[in-house]
Amino acid sequence: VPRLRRSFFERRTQVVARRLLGCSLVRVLEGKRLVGRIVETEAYRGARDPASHAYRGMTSRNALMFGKPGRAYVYFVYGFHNCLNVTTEPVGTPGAVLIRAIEPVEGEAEMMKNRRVGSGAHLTDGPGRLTQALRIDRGMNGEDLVGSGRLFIEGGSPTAKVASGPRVGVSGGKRYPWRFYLIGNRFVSAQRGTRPRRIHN
DNA sequence: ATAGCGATTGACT
DNA sequence: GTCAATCGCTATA
Repeated sequence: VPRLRRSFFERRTQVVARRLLGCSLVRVLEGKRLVGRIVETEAYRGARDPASHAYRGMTSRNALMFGKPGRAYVYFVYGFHNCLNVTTEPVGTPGAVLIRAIEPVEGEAEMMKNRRVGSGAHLTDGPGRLTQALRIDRGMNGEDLVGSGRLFIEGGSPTAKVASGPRVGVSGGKRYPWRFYLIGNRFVSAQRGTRPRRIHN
């Protein structure tokens, strides 16, 4: 399966978020492939999106969101967790897609070692959990997924039913239905009160 | 220089 | 269901 190219990411952020569902996130660690199917994403945009890191313009942290599409934007939250984003939109237009959950496809045993949990949904059903399972941290901030040998994304399996709804854990921008997930997939992060606002395909 | 708080998680009642 | 953990970014002074 071919890797996603720059043009895939150089589009409207919501489109990229939707189209990433079903694609394979690949992490190469010590020669081994750890692979997860992307089952939940969220789109974050620019000056019009109060939930976005880019809402108040460029800063040292969010500068990658304004740059080339198809790079990893990894940030650290709550003093504990790393979150993996993929940058989107043409250069100069801020945007990124947060990968919120994956379904293990390859290297599940390695993921369990990295997380020190057994197999089961909690292995990779949240943004902080999947980065731990794949050993992704701020050291990979800026990694170019189009050319990297250790982190990239491959094209998708057929898309199941998709829902979208409000993003999780944000205080502003609640009215935007920019969270996308595969309906019924057990690796989608469970969140109280989140109901699908739209059903696609 | 420093207060405030976050795109979360895991432990515990 | 509630809550503490813990660090660095951002804003304000």
